[in-house]
Amino acid sequence: MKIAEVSERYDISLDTLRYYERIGLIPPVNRNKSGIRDYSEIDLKRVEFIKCMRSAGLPIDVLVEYVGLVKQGDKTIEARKGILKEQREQLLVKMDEMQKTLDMLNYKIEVYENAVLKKEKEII
Amino acid sequence: MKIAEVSERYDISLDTLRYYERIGLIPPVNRNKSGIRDYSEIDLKRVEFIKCMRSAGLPIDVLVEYVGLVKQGDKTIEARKGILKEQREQLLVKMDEMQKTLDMLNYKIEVYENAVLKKEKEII
DNA sequence: TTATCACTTGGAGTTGACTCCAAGTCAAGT
DNA sequence: ACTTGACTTGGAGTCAACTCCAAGTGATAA
Repeated sequence: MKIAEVSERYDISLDTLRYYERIGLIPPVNRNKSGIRDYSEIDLKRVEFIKCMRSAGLPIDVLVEYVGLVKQGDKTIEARKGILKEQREQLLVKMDEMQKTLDMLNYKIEVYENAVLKKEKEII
Repeated sequence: MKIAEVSERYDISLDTLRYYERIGLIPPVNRNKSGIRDYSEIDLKRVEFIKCMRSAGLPIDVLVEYVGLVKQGDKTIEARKGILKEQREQLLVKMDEMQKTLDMLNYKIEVYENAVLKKEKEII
C-alpha cells in the first residue's frame, strides 16, 4: 500500500507518516524498485499502534525508545513492559485530571443553564 | 497572597503565572503600593480554574476568549455556555481515545507478562 | 548603609510535534 | 516525446505553551 492510501486510511498526513519513519517512530518501510514506500500489513499495524499511542499524548521520544527496544528482540521484553506500565500510570493520572475537568465543566454549564432559566422566569 | 505562595500552592511556575496574566488568561491581579501582586481569594479561584482547564488540555486561546466574555458581564452567558459545551464535547472525545489507548496498553502489558511467564516455564 | 532577596518588566529562547517547501525522480497517459 | 501527478529528500518554518534572561525596584536584615 502506498503512502497516500495509508494517509487516507488513518487520517495522518503524508508529511507526518514520513516524519515518523525518519525519527524512528516507525521502522523503515519497504520500497519498490523506484524507491517508493510500499506499506505491508505489519507496517499498517505499526502505524495504527503509533496513532493510538499519540492520540493519548504519549511522548514521541518514549515511543521511539520503545520501538528501538522492539527491534532488539526478546531480551528487551522486560524493559518494554516497564515503559508501557509507566505510560499507563501517567495515562491514568491524565484521565483522572480530565474527569475532574469534565465535572467542573458540567457544573459550570449547569450554573449557566440555571442563570438562563432565572432570566426567563423574570421575563415571564 | 504573593506570587511565590500561589506558585507553591498550585504548582505553577512564577513565570507561568505572570504569563497567564499577561495574555489575559487571568484578569489583572491587584498590586500593593510597590507594584507587587497580591492575589485575592477570587484570583486564587481563577488560577485554580485555569489550572484545571489547562490540565485537561483546553487551548489557551479558547480560555482567553472565555475569560474575556466573563469580564463583559451577564449578556455573554449564552456565549460562555456555548464555549464550555463545545469544550466538553471535545474533552469527551479525548477521554474516549484515552480509554482506547489504555485498553491497548493493558492488552500489550498482559501479552508481555505472558511472554515472561512462558520463558520461566521453559527454564523450570 | 549596604547587601540580600523577592519581586517587577519586556523580550528572547526553548521544546515538542509537526508542517511546509524546493528540487528532483519515476511511471503512465496523450 | 512530453506532460502530469504521485512520489522522494533534506532542510527550513510554524505553532502552542511555556521558560529563561537581564536589568531594575523596593523592603528588610546585618
